[in-house]
Amino acid sequence: MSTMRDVARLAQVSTATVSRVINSPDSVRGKTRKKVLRAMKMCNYKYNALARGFATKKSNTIGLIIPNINNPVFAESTLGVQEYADEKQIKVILGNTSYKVSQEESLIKALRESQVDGLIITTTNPKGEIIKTLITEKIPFVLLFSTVKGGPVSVVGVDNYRGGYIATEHLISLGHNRIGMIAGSFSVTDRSYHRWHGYRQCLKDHGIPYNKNLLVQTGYSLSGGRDSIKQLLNQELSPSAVFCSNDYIALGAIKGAREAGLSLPEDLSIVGFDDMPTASYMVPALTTIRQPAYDMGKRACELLLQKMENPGKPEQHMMETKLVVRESTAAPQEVKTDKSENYWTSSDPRTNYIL
Amino acid sequence: MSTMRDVARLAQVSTATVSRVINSPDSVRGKTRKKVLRAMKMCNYKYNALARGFATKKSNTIGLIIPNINNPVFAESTLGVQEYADEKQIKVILGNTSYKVSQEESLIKALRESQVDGLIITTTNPKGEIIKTLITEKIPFVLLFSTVKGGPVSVVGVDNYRGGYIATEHLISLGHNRIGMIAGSFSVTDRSYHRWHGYRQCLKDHGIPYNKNLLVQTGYSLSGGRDSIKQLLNQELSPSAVFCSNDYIALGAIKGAREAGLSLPEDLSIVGFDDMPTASYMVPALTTIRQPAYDMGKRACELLLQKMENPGKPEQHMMETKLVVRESTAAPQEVKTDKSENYWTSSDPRTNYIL
DNA sequence: CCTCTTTATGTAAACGTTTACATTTTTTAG
DNA sequence: CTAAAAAATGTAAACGTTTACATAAAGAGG
Repeated sequence: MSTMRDVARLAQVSTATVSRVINSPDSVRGKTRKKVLRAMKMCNYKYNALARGFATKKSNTIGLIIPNINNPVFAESTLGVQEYADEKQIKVILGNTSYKVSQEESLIKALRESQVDGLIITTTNPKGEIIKTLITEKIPFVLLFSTVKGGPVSVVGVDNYRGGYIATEHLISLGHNRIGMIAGSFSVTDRSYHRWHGYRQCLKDHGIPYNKNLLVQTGYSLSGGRDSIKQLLNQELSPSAVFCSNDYIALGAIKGAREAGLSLPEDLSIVGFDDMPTASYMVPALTTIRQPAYDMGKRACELLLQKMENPGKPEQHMMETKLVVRESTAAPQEVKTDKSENYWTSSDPRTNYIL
Repeated sequence: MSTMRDVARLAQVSTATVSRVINSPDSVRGKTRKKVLRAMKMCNYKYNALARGFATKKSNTIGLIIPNINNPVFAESTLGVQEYADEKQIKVILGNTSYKVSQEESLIKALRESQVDGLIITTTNPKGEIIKTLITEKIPFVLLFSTVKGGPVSVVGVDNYRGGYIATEHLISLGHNRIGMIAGSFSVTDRSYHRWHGYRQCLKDHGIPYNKNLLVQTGYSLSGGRDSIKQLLNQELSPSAVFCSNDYIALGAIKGAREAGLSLPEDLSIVGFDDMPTASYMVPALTTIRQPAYDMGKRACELLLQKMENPGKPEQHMMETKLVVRESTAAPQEVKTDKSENYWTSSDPRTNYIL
């Protein structure tokens, strides 16, 4: 491999000039520029960005940390940051934590050693030491899908509380009053915790008593949703509607419900959260709370790059969340408006399925 | 930020010794090692992997190029390479081509400039110049999901021809004889081209005449599948079964078919290709040709690292493909063969659902 | 206690750029 | 045509490691 020195020698100029034709071509006379360009061709010169990074202390690389690339919503946000980064000639190193804090930690360490210029983190550990360290050491970073609203960190997120609230409200407006929730484990991430808060508050605001048996926490996986719905359905008073704290879980839940013999949305309404790309392709098409994952990724990247140039104040970008009604929700079969009637004594033949 | 020199000064040793306690601790006496370690703590030393990469000409980074991270099968394979790389302390830079050759080209260029130690490419351009260049310039790389079977390149793939064949054979064995195919555009990738070949040969081997109107090529997207199925269904003699060249397209096709008023699998059988993680969660659960995407990613990474150490001969790893029968395929309603019996007169209670 | 071997440490160049500063060349204008 | 200003180019140090080689220290055997 030839270096700048080789090119310089061949073109009979200094390495500085070669560097200049690469980085600021206008600052060198047309004649010499051509000479250099020709020499570069001749010795098949390949630019070494790593050496540049070393010299300038900028790697033009950022790290992107997500819990699980298999969750379509993270794939979508990843695409957002990627495409923006690409536009700006920034490379992105991807890391998967599998929702493990230790993994998140070691990834951040490795990425910092690699001298990434910044970090975009969909964290599993929002209050953790890790983040604090990043702050005190002044590493540019932004938290994606973050729940933190104030504070000294840059963030792009969504109001999860509100999302949970409007999801629940939708269900209530349809006439449901036994509304369950399948949440990703609160100990793993606090996104679903906030969504649960919204859910709970909405119930309260509508005079529906909260029943803790109607909440189940599970892993952020397809099978998590599938197992959990069965657990919910096995209760004596099973829910007529369930809010799942993400679409991926909802997909599992729908599968589980069908396996239990229910047909949706007649026997059970499901609302998800995310609006992943396939949500409208599901059967039934999923009613969900949309968060603009692609744009969020893009925004996060934009914010980060800007922050890298010019640290400035931390910025919080809270994106709009909105209810997308599709086919997975409907009015419950028997609306129990007045308290006199007992839901479970209903003679609906479908109750057979609930076992 | 403190450097090795700072540490060395503080510990009153040479930088070489500091380097040694990091890279081969056993080669330095316990006493000095401790001294150095203490000094590292004291000045909060952070290792600079970029400088190391510069000095050693190894970045400990590989590039992973895929067409579209949103396709779950690529996400899954990405996870495979990631986790293996992680184990070996290798960072992976991810690039999306959106199935554009030009993008693939520029990504490869950028990654090479960044001095990645190797490349894993799910290419959109299998015979292209790009690959040839990589060979002549001796860049370690492996092609993932590649169709090339022989030749001078390392590869992990699957026999796409055979996959297409067994998918079609399944449909034929069910009694179908008007079998369509929705293929990803042949000009974009040749994976679906090979699958189509298998499909076509299978038809031929079973005495079913090939009808070119039953093939539609489309984009590798959900909407591609959805639009294409409608096109197929609008024909005078529409197919009773369709082979989709991947699950992502199949998901779109199922949606389209439902929108056209069909119920699956009674009115139309669909078989996909990939077995993406959500395939068994779809409704109907997708019958498909499984390729072990995670393992393929892992294998590709393993192969690459090994190749990086020791170039050696190119290796071809062809993984097993297998038919996974689920719910999206069934016998056609009226069997077109001359056999006297008509399927749809069967008293199978399931037909109740077909409305 | 001395020599020989082994083990631990130090020295200094190298990796391929960038860049502040110095120097040369070109341009401008009188 | 010349001096001053402006533009182009050159010089050389710096970035933070690694590593071949040289040197010094420690251990072994007599």
